[in-house]
Amino acid sequence: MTDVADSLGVSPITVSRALREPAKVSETLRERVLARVDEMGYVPDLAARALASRHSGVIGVLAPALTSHAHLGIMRGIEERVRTSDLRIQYASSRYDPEEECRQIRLFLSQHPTGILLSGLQERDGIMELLQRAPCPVVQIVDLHLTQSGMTVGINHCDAATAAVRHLLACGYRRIGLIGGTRDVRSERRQEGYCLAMREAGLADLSLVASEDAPTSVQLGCQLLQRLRSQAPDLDCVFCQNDDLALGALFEAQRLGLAVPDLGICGYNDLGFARYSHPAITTVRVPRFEMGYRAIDLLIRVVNGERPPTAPIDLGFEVVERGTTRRISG
Amino acid sequence: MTDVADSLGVSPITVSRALREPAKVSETLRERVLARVDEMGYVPDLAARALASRHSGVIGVLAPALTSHAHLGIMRGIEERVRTSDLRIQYASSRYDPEEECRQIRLFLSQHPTGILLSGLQERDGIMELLQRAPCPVVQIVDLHLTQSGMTVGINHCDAATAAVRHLLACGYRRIGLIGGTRDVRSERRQEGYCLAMREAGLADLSLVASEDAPTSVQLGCQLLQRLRSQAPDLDCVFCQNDDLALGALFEAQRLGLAVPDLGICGYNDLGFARYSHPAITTVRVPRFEMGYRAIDLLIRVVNGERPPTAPIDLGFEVVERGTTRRISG
DNA sequence: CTGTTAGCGCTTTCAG
DNA sequence: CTGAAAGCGCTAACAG
Repeated sequence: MTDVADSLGVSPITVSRALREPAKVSETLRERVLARVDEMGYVPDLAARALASRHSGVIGVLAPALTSHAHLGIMRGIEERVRTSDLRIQYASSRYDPEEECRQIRLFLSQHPTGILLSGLQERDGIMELLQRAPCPVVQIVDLHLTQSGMTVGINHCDAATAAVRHLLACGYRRIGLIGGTRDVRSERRQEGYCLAMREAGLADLSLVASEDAPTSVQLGCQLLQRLRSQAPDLDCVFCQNDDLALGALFEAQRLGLAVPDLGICGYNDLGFARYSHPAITTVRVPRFEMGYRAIDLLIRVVNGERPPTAPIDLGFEVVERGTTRRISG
Repeated sequence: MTDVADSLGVSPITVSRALREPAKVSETLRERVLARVDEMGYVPDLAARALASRHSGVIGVLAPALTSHAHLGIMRGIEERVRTSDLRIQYASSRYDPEEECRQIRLFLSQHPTGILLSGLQERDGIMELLQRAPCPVVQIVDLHLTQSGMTVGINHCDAATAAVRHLLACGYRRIGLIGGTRDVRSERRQEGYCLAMREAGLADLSLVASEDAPTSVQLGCQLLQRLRSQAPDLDCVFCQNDDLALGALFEAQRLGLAVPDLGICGYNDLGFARYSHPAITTVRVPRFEMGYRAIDLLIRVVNGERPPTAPIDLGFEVVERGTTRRISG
């Protein structure tokens, strides 16, 4: 930078300003500076900038798993919103481990992040204080329930699951099973919602639940449908914690010669393929893209001085009725 | 850091060393330092560290799309390898735009990256010189063909496609169509491979190709099978640029009442679900996880002073025969 | 609109 | 094994 400044006979700060705050430098000078910058192939040093300005331009995003389908939708929203800003994202994964979560947040904090986005936090003790003292805005993508603090975006997964199961009950299913993969805050809440609706109907039964500590996948859906049928041979419907499980259950049902929707299948998330399978999968639409988009948007607004909202942002859900469940009869 | 040092009556450099190079500090002193660091809640400033040491601990990863299924597998490998190192990853997407690619590489370069990983580079002019002068190792995940430079990991997509289509021909299919989404270097090469095999068999026909500038998806697979059948009513097999397209084609075929594998369907990548659909999808296994893992591994080794390999690393592929294609008759 | 001064928090280099 | 001096490249704050 000094080289550029010297070669132009101006001071470094002018070059710095021409690059970052064009409005504060006269037009002619600015053009000369920018031209020379190009010519000399000068590349600003972001570490130095971060050190001097305590502002790295990096938003840290932490999620239990980066490579899950659930995170993929959120990530699309994040990338879309961040694209038109000059911020960069640094993703990290906690692999469902609260200790690791803590470590990663500390790591973010070491970098003067411009903002932090936490998805599905597990809240090991002490973590909230850490975040309270964070020198940057923090937004969480969460399950919305009573005890919220800070800025949050999300939906109420418990309500969503309850709504879905009530719908299945209205379709006439009675022995409704639940299958799921690795637990996190959100899937726990969905299970709660399922139990609630089943208890409400007087149909709760532990043998109707099967889960495995593994990422959800089509494969797992196949396996868990099998397991559920051996636990509960009179099973007449499966509520799946995710659409890929539902797809697996669908394939397995077809393989076993079970007629769908006599055996009902309901997914969760409304991933892209759910609408296009044969038959199409009944599911709960969750606005994952919007979650990512809104969360980053919120972060950017607050960084730019807007007043943070006081209430959690509820993005809502919708039960989408398709071919893997019977139509409501009455 | 100064606070920690003062409170212990040592110099800051000792604290710095205790943290980074434990071997260079006496054990008792090191322990006292680490204890005090914990106690005072000291968090190192990575920007300052990066500035002073010209080494940020960040590996930049650039891909055409971060949220594609193809990248997901690579990302899993990346995350797995990086997990046990103290490096962090910063992902960026070029959205298939060579200009953007260039911008993002510049952005990485501004950050004293420890390494750069480029997946499916498009090579706008000038980009190779930029990389040649990069002050850090650069690894590319690429389609392997003749003109390679620098460290590369990948497979030969053209060969893979050719092998797959030859297999389909051996199964007795003749009117084999191709469907695909947004083009990038790798999918172009697969198309080449397809054309090669079809020409070789004297069966090439432009009406057998359908693609759309959109991310591959189940939905797109449905649409493109329809389009292909209107372009070529006597179609007897589809080679799909990706497994999600294949899944879409499978669903669409079922919807239309077409018998599979009388209509053959072949995917690409061997995504997780391909083996578990009904029928299971014939596809080409591509070691995406290994690509990410090996690429980062290579980067880490070179950073640690190992000699870079001179030849590209070919991870190979495998045609996996399953239920959506007929068995080879002769 | 432009420049001067000072220093961000850490590490490198060179001495002890 | 520990320390002192110097500076990484940039920007904030203030002055002109």
